[in-house]
Formats: sequence, C-alpha cells, structure tokens
Amino acid sequence: MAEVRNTDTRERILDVAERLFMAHGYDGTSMRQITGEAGVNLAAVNYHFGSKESLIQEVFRRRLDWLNEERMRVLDRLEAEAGGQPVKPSLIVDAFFGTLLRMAEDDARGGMTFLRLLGRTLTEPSEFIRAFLAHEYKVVMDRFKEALFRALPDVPKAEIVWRFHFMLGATSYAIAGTDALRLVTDWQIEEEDSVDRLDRLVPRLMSFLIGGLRAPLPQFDQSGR
Amino acid sequence: MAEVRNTDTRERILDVAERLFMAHGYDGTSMRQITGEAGVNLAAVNYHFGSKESLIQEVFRRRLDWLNEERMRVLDRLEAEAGGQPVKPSLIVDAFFGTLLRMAEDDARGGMTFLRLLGRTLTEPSEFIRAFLAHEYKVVMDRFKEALFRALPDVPKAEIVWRFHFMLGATSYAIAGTDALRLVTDWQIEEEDSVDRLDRLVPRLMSFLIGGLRAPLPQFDQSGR
DNA sequence: GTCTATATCATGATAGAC
DNA sequence: GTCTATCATGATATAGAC
Repeated sequence: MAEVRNTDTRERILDVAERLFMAHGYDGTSMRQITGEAGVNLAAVNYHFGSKESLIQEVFRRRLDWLNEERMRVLDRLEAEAGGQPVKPSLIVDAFFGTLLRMAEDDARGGMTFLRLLGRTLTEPSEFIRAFLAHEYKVVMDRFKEALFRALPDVPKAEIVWRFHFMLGATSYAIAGTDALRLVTDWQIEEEDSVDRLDRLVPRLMSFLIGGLRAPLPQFDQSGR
Repeated sequence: MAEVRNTDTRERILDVAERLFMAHGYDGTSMRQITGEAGVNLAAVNYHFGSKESLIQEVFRRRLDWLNEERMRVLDRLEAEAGGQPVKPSLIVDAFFGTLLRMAEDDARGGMTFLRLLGRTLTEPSEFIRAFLAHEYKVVMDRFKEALFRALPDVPKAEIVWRFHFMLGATSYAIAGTDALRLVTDWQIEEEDSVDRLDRLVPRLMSFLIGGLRAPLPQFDQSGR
C-alpha cells in the first residue's frame, strides 16, 4: 500500500507529499512526515523544491499540466468533429469532468489519491493554493465556458457559469469523499463493492451533472429589487 | 465588519473562532489569533472549552443543533400536510438544503460565515471534525434519506444515496465558494451584484439540485462484471 | 474568571561538513 | 546531493497569583 515505486528522490518526495496532503491537508502535514515516509533527509525538500509552498505547487503541476492539456485535446477533437456546429453539452461535460474522473484509473497519473487531493483542495482555505490553482485553471476554464455558451445559446451566461460551478462542487465532493461519504451518509448499499465503484461513479455523476445543467431555469422571486 | 456583538467572553470567542476557522481553516488558525481578535486572554479558550478541538466542536454544535431541529420540524410539517402520501421530492430537497441556505440571511445564527465554514469543513481532512459532524448529522440524514426513498419509489436506493451525496457537494461548494468561485471561474456577470446574490443563489441551486436528482438513470456499461 | 509567565514541543528553514 | 546539527519561531496547554 505504502510501497515506494520511484527510486528518484525528487519523485519519491512528490509521491509521498501527494498522499499525505490528501490525507491530512496542507497545514496538517509536516515536512518531517513527508521526508520520514519518503525515506529521505529532512533537508531534501528544501534542496529540491525550495520551500513547502513550492512543493505542493509542484505536486499539483505534475498532474494538472497533463490533465488540462488532455481536456483541451478532447475538446479540440469534439469541435473538429462537430464541424462548426456547437458541441453537445453532455460531450462538453464529459470532456471536462469525465477526463478528470478517468484519471482515477491511471495510477501513473496519481489515480484516486490525486483526485481526492484536488477535490479537497478546491474548498481548502489556504489562499496561495487556491490562487495557484485558479491561475493553472484559467485558460481551460475559459475555453470550456465558451463551449458551453455556444452549446446552450438560450440559457443566460450567468446561469451557465453558476451551473458550471455547481458541477465542480458535486464532482469535487464526489472525488474528495469516499470515507467522508460513508461517514455522512452511513450507507450500506447491498451490491456495491469497491472494485466496480469507480466504473459506476462516472456514469452516475455524469447523469446527475447533465440533469442539473439542463434543468428548467429558476424562477426568481419578483418581490426583490 | 469585525465588530464585537457579544460582550460575553464565551460567545465572543465562539464568534471570532467561527470567522477565523472559516477564513483560514482549523489547522491554519491559532489560539493566539482567536484570543487576540476576541480581546480576551490566551488562557480563556482552555478555561471555557478545555482545548482547541472542543472549541471547534462547540462552534459547530451551536449552529447545527438549531439547523437540524429546524429541518426536522419542516419535514414533520410536510409529512403531516401530505397525510400519508409521499412528500414531493422538491419539497424534501428544499427542507434540507433550503433551510440550510436560508441560515445565510440570519446573522443571529451565524449567517454566511457559518455556512462557508460548514461548506469547507465537509471536505476538510481533519479526521476528528468529520467524525464529529457525521455523528451530529446521522439522525437527520437518515430521516431525509427515508423520505426520499418514499418519494422516489422507482429509483434504486443506491442511486438516491449517491445523488444526495452529489447534492451535498454542489451545495457545500456553492456556500464555501464566494471568492473561490471568483478565482476559479473569473467571471464578470453583468447584472450581478452582491446585494441580491443570495436571493438568487437559492433558486438557482435548487433548480440545479432538483434537475440532478430527477435526471434519467445512468446506463452502466455492460462490459464489466 | 481573568491574568502573567512559562513549560513543552513541533514546525519550516538553513549552515556547513562530507 | 546528502547528511547532521541547529536556529528561530510559533504552537497548545497549564500553573499559580490575583
């Protein structure tokens, strides 16, 4: 479980840091824990990364670079196939969230550990991490928002942005969750087992997201302003 | 903004702790910050609450006791009005999530500050806090799940539990967000201003949640087990 | 109940030998 | 690149006077 895959010191630190930040949060993880579990010297983090802040940024960059490029590639392909017509909303949603979720099956790209770290961090209070993620995400977010605007010309843009945000939340929580899910809902679903859990999470979440995105528009109370 | 409403030392500590835990997280907030901003002595927290862990538990208990009782009262009333028939899903969702969101307008019950704290904490890694919240929430969660099972007899229970979980995520993120929203989406929605933001968030989120809850069921890939 | 002073410990970071 | 040793700081918690 806690096996060491990577012999390179730098990569080993990143692997362990990713797992510990996921499990205990940024503030809750010390450099001594990281270097201890990685089997490297305490000074190695500062030598290789400069600081704890730079370390977690590198933890994210290592995964997000590929993820966001892959999202762009998928959307490029969808738009090429559509040949000038708007891409179907469900395909756009899958390109953004499906691509993310399918990372969980790819241990070489961080797998479930990175997904849970990302899900938790998006609501975490450390300001510099959120600022960093916002910067890393900006280009791809803008691109996908534009695609959704074209795909849903009858829906006000403000509504689309909000619903994008709600979809992010549902997804973050779903991937951050696992044990939080069990805690909060205390479920015992009969036929569920951990093996096919992820196979089923993706279509489940996708159905929910599309349902929310395509829901009837809200009726605002006329009493205000 | 940072005005002190409460002259009672104990309450003043709780107010400040609520705000600082929201802004900087549990690990990121020190007792020195709390007592400093509250204008009380450093030893006061340990005198009144025993420890930092007990303090944050009391921060939550103070708000959640009322919230969960209110949710139960609303559901009681809905079920009485339905007279044996299942309650409409949208009403159940509003009883759970609407009651929560309307706390934001009630500064005496923590308002937006508490909501954002709650939203962030639900994905935060501190284990003892999640365990505490799971315990505090268990009764009301079970009650609402049962109501949804009755309201949606044709939907598999596993699906309902998952979708409840997704709804929790979308809501947590929506209330935790505000500035995170602005960071991630970098929006400039024209007619939006802060005054009616909350008035409109509730119907917006409700439409999304109901749309997700009532979405067509997912088609699982038959290739797996 | 409130204060000062302090005990005890863990943290991030670095200097300098090898 | 890796190590030991250490610094400076800030953390939670408590003892004991008032």
